[in-house]
Amino acid sequence: MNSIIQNYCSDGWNEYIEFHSKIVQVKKGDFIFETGQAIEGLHIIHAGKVKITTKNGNDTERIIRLAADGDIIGHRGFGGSWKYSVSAIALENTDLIFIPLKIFNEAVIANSSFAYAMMIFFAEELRESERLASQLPVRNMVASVLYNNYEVFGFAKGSETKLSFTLSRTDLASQAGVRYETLVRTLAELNTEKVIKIEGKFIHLCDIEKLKSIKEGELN
Amino acid sequence: MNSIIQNYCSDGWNEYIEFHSKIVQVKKGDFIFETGQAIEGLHIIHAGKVKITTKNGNDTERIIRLAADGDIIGHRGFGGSWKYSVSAIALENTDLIFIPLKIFNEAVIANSSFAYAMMIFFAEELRESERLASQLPVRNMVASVLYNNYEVFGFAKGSETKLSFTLSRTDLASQAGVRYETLVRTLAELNTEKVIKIEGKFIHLCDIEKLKSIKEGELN
DNA sequence: AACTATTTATGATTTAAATCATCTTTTAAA
DNA sequence: TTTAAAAGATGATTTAAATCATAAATAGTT
Repeated sequence: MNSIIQNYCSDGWNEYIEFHSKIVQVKKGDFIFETGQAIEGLHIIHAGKVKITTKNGNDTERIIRLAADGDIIGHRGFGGSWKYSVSAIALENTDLIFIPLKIFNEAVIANSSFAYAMMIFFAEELRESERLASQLPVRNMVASVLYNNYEVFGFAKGSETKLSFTLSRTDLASQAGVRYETLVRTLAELNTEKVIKIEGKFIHLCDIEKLKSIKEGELN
Repeated sequence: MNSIIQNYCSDGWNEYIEFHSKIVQVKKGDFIFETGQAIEGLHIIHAGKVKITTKNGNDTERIIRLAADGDIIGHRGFGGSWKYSVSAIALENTDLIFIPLKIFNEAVIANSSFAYAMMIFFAEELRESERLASQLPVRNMVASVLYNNYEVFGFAKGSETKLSFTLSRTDLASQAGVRYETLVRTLAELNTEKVIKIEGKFIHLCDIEKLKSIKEGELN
C-alpha cells in the first residue's frame, strides 16, 4: 500500500501508526460501518472494493461514492457528533487497515504536512461531491456513473475497454439516482449507439471521449 | 469577526495574517470569484451574504451553498488544479477579508491545531454537501431549502418567524434544484397548510418542526 | 402619477422518468 | 440436472415536474 499516510508522515510516525493499526477483513456484502454508529477510527482499503451509501429520506439508498485500493473511507463523519453520516458496504471480499481515531489525531497534530495533505484530500472529496448536485437528464447521469466506475476500478487486465469490476444494474441505478428499469433502458440505448458494449453482466466502455462529453452535459 | 483563524492560530500568527490580508468590498450581484479562475487566496465574509453556484452541464446554474458573516468561501478549489470549481455571487453589498494563499498555507503548516480545525471544517462541508444527493420530491427539497435559509440567515430582528433575508423565488428554485413555477406552487401549498406564511416577497417559517420533518423525507 | 421593467403567481399542456407487469437469462442450490 | 432464486430486460401506463402561456403585483424611473 502507498497511502497518504505513508507519503506525508515521518518514518517514525509511520511505524507508530502501523503498530496501532489493525487489519479488518470483510466479506462481500458486509457493512464496514453503518450510518449513525460512533466513529472510532479511519479505514484505508488495502485490497478490495467498497460502496458508500446514504439514505434518501425514508426509503431508497443512493451510492454517493465508490472506493478501491488505497482509498480512505469513514472520514465523512469527522467533527460534529463523530457519527457516520453514511454506510460503507463491501462490493467484494475486502481487507482494510483500521487506524484508531486517537492515533490518527496524534499524527495529524504532529505532522503538519500530513494535516495539510488531509485538508487537501477533504477539499478534493468536496469537489467530487459536487457531481451529486448536477441535475442532468438520465442519459448524462448514467454516462457520469460509467465514467466514475472507470476512474475508480479501471479496465480489466488485458482489455482496453472492459470495466474490471461491474456493479449490479441495481447499484448502477442507485449511483445514477434513477430507477433500475430506467438505467437498463439507458444502457441499452448507449449500447445501440456503440458508446458502450453490453456483454451479459459486463460492460465495455468503447468510446470514452463520447462518454465524457455526455457526462459533461451533451444533449441528445 | 471571530473566525476559525482567530480561534486556532496563535496571536502572533493572527497579527501576521491580518497584516497580509486585505478587505474586499463587493456590491449586490457582483461576482466574488468565478468558476475556472485561478485561486489566489481564501475569502472570509466579514459582513454580507453570498451564494455559491455551480453549472449544471450547459445551461442552468444551481445554488449549492449560502454563506453569511464569518463563513469561509473559496476553499472548494483547493488542491488539484487550484481553480475555482464554483462561482460566488454577493446577495447584498458584502465586505470580505481576503487572505493570500501563501499566507494561509504558511499558517496551516505552522499551526497544527489550525490545520486540524481546517480539516474538520472541510469534513463538515462534505457532510453538508450530502444534502445535494438526496433526491426527494419537490416538496421535501423546498422544505430543506427553507430550513437551510433559516440556518444561514436566521430570523429578522424582532420576529419569531420571518426570514431575515429572502432569496428571490428564482434563487430559491435554483437552490432546490427545481423550476421557478414549481417552487412558487410549492410555496403556495406550504402557505395553505400554514407551515409557512407568504407576505409578498417575504417568507415566514411558522412551523419549523413540521418543516424539519418534511425536509427529512416526510411524505404527502 | 404614469410608464417600464422586474418579480411573483397560476392555469393548461407536454414529457421524461417512475411505476406496474411480464418475461428471459443467469446463477446458485438441492 | 432439475428446481429455485436472483439478476437482467422490455413493453404499457401513470405521474410528478417541466414547459408553455399569460396575468397580477411590486418596484424603479422619468
